[in-house]
Amino acid sequence: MQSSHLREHNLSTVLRAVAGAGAPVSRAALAKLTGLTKPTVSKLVQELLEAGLLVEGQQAAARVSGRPMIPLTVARGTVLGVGLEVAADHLACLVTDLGGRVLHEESRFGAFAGASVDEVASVLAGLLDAALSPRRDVPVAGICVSVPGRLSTDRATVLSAPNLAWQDVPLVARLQELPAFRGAALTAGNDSMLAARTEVLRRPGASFLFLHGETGIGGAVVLEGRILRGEHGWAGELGHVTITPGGELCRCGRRGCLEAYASYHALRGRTGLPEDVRIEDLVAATAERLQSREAVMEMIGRPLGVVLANSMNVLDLSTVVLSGYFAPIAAELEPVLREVLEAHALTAEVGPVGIQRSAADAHPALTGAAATALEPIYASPARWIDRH
Amino acid sequence: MQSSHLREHNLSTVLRAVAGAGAPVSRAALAKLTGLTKPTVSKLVQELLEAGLLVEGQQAAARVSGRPMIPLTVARGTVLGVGLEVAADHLACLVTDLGGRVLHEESRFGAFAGASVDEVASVLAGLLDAALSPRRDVPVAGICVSVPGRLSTDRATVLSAPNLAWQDVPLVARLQELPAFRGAALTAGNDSMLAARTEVLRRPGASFLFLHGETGIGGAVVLEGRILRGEHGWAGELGHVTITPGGELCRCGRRGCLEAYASYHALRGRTGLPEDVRIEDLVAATAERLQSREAVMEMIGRPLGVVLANSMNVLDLSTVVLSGYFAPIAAELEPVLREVLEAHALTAEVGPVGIQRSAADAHPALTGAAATALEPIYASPARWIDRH
DNA sequence: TTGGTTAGTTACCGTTACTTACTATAAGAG
DNA sequence: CTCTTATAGTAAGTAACGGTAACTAACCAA
Repeated sequence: MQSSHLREHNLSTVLRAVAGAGAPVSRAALAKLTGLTKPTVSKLVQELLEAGLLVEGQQAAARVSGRPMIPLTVARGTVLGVGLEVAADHLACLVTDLGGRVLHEESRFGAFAGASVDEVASVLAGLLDAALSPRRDVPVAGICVSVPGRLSTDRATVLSAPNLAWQDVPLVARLQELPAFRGAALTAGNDSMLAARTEVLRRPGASFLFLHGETGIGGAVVLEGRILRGEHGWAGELGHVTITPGGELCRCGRRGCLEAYASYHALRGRTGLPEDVRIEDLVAATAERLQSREAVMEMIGRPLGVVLANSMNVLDLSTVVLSGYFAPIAAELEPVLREVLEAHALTAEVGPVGIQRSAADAHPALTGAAATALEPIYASPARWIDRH
Repeated sequence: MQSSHLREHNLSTVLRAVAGAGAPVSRAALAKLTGLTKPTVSKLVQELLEAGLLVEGQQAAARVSGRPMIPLTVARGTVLGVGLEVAADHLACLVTDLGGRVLHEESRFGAFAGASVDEVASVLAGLLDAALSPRRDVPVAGICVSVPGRLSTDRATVLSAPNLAWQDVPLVARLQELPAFRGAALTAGNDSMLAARTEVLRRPGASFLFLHGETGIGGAVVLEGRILRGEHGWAGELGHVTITPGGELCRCGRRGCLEAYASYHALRGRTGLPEDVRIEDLVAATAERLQSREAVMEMIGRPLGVVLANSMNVLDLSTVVLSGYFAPIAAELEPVLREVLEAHALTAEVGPVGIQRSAADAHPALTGAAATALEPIYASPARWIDRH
């Protein structure tokens, strides 16, 4: 490792510390947070200020004795991160600045299940143009597209996205052909993993199992604030964990997957309700069929609990976060989940299992996508500075 | 990060590169391996030579034209790593040098299931004394004790070790009271995780799921050569993944654990054979009962395969390594495992699932323990040098 | 002997962060 | 109003680190 890497590392540390602090911080506070010395922090901050990644605020009155601090914040509107989202019922675009503040958000609703890549790509290009045209002079760090399906290892091709009826679709290549995307750093990402990233923004450094309901069932494994990718980038695919070998046929072609039992998709299939029924109504309808809400929670919660407990045992985690359509029914689901987890999770031996609801966010995957687009700046600020 | 950390990091990189090379290497080769420049490598090597962590060999004849290299190897016999092993039927001690070469190995066989900590501790102290007394002048990097059970997060207390009938045993504290252990850097470790570490020595940087049979069933999760610890250090506990909710009672008190179906312990319980029967004989006896060897493999392989497939899906791994008593029957088990894995593992979509047998090692946990004891030197050579 | 090739060293340089000491600006005590 | 104390931030000099360029060392082949 070279000395220049040291600088890169420390710039990154300082930038992340400012972003993660929540409130404006002083150079002195950063020194304490990062373990670096005051003069070093001053120099690093200077560099980040000149690059426009940080800004100094007005010197506020000191609450305690001593010289008042010069508050530092992540820059507003000097760099943009763009998140795009592809879902069966909508496409969306979100533009944020480095601090995650929303500058622009637009959704286009419609039936995109079965739509061709080109249709989707052209709508996304339109959304992107509308978002960026009033901001032509502001550099874009990157663009990340959330996709409800499994991606190739290079994150360029959608291998399968059952909700969209997509298979082996070269999404990134198609987008890059369009003028709107020309020259941009473009990646795609799995919606569950991107939603997990949004959750990480709310719980920096935490470890948890993330369960995300979005028609099917997805998830993510978060270890100390880092989302596990795995060999192909498919880690956390909880929906295709086997519940019953040789059991019900799943959309993926396998048998006995969790998704075939405990997903919105599976419930809807049994009730025959329309495709866009709200999860609350779906649960209510199922409850009517089973003659009690508890029975619904049992039906969903038992298999879900076993999968969660088993995954938690393998990973040695003690917290699970429920997101997507599991969030609204999290409170009702909790008793069943807790019973199963207490019975099967090793972590129950040393303390209560954490069953938490995802921090509210209308479009977690979209937010996560924008954050992912900005990640290169946080990871290596010096490289970004050199190129601008 | 401070500049001294840079030196520490690079020293560590060079030391690991020499150790991992397998054969003696030149400074020039190290420069290529590590990405550092020749002068830098020379300086770092100089430091490691002076500390006695590396040694220069005889300048061998060059096989190609040019100046012959000065071969560098990890030092023999200047630093020691001690591994201890506690098992139901034996206690053992292994002393290696920094390169992992065995300098001393001794086992004491006996029935230690149900033995008190003090009994075990005093035998271990005897083994340790016998191992180290002829080497009083050589510094010991550390001592690591392998335990067949679950440890507390600080790795000092054995929370439960069913084979030993231990529960909440403060092993490390007890050992440290004995003069033999005075002043040594002492830790304990789970046997499966330590066995996995031995496997990592053979497959540097690999990712795999490690399944370890040792009376019960243990395991480990290895991600790019690093063993996942998890929140409490219990990651990879495959034996207590639930196969059948409400199923057979497991030794751990839960119901339906994999261990209750597919372990040596479970098989032995059904056949009524003595406690120390060889796995081969146990399988043969069970085969007689079921009237075919295939039936035995089905019985063990089905639940095992489902757990492996599910774990691999959550972690997105594509290789599983069979160790312990699963190693001798790996070839026979493979067809069943492969069938289940092909049916349920996502990774099967992009390539064959790797089912491998652990690289042969009589006492993998013991070897791993000694390697773990040496780890601090590899991780921060400068700190070691400063203190010696 | 000479040129080619690879290994390793030397001397010097630029970068990085640290140390020490300083200035700046406030609150509170007397 | 002044002095003390506390906190924020800066300036100048230093030490440590790795890189660069050019060198020497040791071998082979012709």
